[in-house]
Amino acid sequence: MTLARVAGELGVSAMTVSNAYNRPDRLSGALRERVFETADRLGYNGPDPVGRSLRRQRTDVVGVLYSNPLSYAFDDPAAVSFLRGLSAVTEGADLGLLLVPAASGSSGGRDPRAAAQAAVDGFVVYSMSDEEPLLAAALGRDLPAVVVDQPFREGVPFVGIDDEAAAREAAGHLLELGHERLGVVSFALSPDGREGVADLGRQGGAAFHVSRSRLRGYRGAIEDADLPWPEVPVYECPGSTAALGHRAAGALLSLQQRPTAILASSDQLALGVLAAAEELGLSVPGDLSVVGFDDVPQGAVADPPLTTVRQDHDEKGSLAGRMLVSLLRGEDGPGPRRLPTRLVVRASTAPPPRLRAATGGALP
Amino acid sequence: MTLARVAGELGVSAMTVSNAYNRPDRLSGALRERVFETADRLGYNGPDPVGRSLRRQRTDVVGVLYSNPLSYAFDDPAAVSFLRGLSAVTEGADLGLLLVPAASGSSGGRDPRAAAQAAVDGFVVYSMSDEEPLLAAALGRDLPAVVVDQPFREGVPFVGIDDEAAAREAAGHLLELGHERLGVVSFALSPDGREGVADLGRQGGAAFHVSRSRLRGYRGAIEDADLPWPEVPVYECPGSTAALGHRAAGALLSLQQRPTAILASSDQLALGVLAAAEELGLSVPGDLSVVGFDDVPQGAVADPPLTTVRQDHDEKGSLAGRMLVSLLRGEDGPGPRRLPTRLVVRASTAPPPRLRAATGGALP
DNA sequence: CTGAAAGCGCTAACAT
DNA sequence: ATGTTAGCGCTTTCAG
Repeated sequence: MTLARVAGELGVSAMTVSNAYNRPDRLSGALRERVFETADRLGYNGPDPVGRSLRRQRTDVVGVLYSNPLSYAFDDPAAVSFLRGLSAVTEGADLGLLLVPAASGSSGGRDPRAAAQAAVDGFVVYSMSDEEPLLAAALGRDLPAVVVDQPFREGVPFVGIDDEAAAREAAGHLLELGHERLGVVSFALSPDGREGVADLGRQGGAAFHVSRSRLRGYRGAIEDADLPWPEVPVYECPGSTAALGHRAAGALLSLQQRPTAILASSDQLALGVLAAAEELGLSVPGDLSVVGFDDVPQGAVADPPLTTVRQDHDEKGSLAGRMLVSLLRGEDGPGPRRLPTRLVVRASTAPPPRLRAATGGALP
Repeated sequence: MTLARVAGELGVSAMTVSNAYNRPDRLSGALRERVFETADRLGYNGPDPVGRSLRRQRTDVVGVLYSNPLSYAFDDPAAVSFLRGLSAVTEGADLGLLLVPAASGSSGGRDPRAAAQAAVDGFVVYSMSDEEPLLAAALGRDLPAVVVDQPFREGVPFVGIDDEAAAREAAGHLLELGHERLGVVSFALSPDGREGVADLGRQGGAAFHVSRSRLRGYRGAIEDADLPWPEVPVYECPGSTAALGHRAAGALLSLQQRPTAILASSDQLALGVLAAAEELGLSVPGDLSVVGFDDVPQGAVADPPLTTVRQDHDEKGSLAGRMLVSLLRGEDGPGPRRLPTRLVVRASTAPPPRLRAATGGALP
């Protein structure tokens, strides 16, 4: 059933039917009623969205691009929180939110054709690596786009945090407590899915801006304390889940020189570290200190509650949404911005065992 | 930049360019290369998705309809889990997932026009009330649709659980422990946003199938135990959050006849009940037993761990996805189905105070 | 292997 | 207040 057939049935022009739906003011109320009545009778549901989009050159849909399979996003509390903030804004603006399917290819990256095939007015690019072909494909479409947690790209608005400074603060906290043997559990450095200890070369060549910056922050703080960065083991996880953090901690804690503290790139990973420590009979923070990143709710109620770097994912999503909406409307909106972070010290960090003994009980 | 202009530039027909993208086999490799090269040079990104959808009468997108503002879905662990299962299947089938924006109207329901305006090949209707105009609008479009957690509608495939039997089991557990004064914290009975104790009339007229069935299950078990259902206070919350559960418990626990056990329609609500009990200085399960519904991860690590009804939300989403995909492809797929549930007894339930005293210490 | 014709359903711009 | 014309960008069908 089409607009034209409803018009035919009624003996009016197609425009009149179209106007009944889109411009009530250009139509007598009576005729409008008759149009709807006829439409109802014929089972016409209003203008076809695709025809309308083609004609208006507008879909009223925002596309979300994610670096991993979509279902992973729903496993990550940080991503969920981001989507909540984003969806609140897009729904408020009456825009649909399209989760773009980009089945991962063999290279580990996601299928760049996905960007070309999405019927959207703009993109929110979330947590993607710098060289991902999908990112290039999306930006190449010359639609409004907002990039989240990425480095600045000429002309592309972005939202993020100062990852390097935040990481530096996290590491600084451990250093101040007196730790000298640190370990890092990082999420992916590149989309190739590799897991294991990453050498200096791989660290420097990291394609994920976020991972690279955090590593740089950890490194900066450690070198400022005159400790040798090359001796800090960096275990790379191809994702951000407790299971991967668990495995990483297993590897790090069985090293000859076992770290007394672990810096994790996310709370999910840190939660896995906590679980691994418990299994190994190590007490946290007695034998091992752990710092997370993100401040997701689960971290606050973990055992022990996690020291972490707080960032507001909800606000990140909301801000990205507001930026994109104003871009779509051609209005001025919020500009590129780095959101604040804050170190939240809870119970998963303490001085290293040696010092604690010295302070706690070993007086002359 | 359009397909036709690329064709013009190359001196071939539009069809040839179209085929380069869609039917590589109908084209010499050399020509195909030249087409892509020219496209690249002109900044053409491949066939426009909207034009293509209009012509093919297919969008390769599945729409998700939700009873509440979309952002609420991301607050509800059960919904998130459902979306994870669903998105894994749709992405596997190379379909986009469109979160349809249906800004809520004044009646509390959601805007039915949203369904008409979504450019999709089919719908997944999640957790919607029976009489929601949006539901009717969606089904009226005569697209393939799968309804989740809803009652059977002639010809519309559905996925759900046996809410009544599951609720009956939950209530039965409390009754077996010896509880005689129960209270219920239910989520919405109708989309009108009302909060407070619901009388029998409102209970019977509940527009949300899930709420109605669970109430019926609770009631059945209670009446089977020869206890008077009308004396069981049912507090209705217009959503499923810990904050609402907290408020509900506040009301229920300040009643003259304070319940010794509370049945909550979701773990989120139950978690709020736990918090309220703690604030009131009531020990759970010492002074108060609490049973949730859903078995979300937070329930298992709550203090005390929550007794609840387990259901597999992930599988629910996955099954709904598989049903819709096979419908879209015109293949046979899984049929309508009720997924299994199971009562998981943890530490939030115990015999009521009176009996515990009698059993515990007061022997002759 | 390549192309011509036709039309998917709609609405902007311009009449009347 | 209503109608006419044109064309958004693409691909199906059929012919070479």
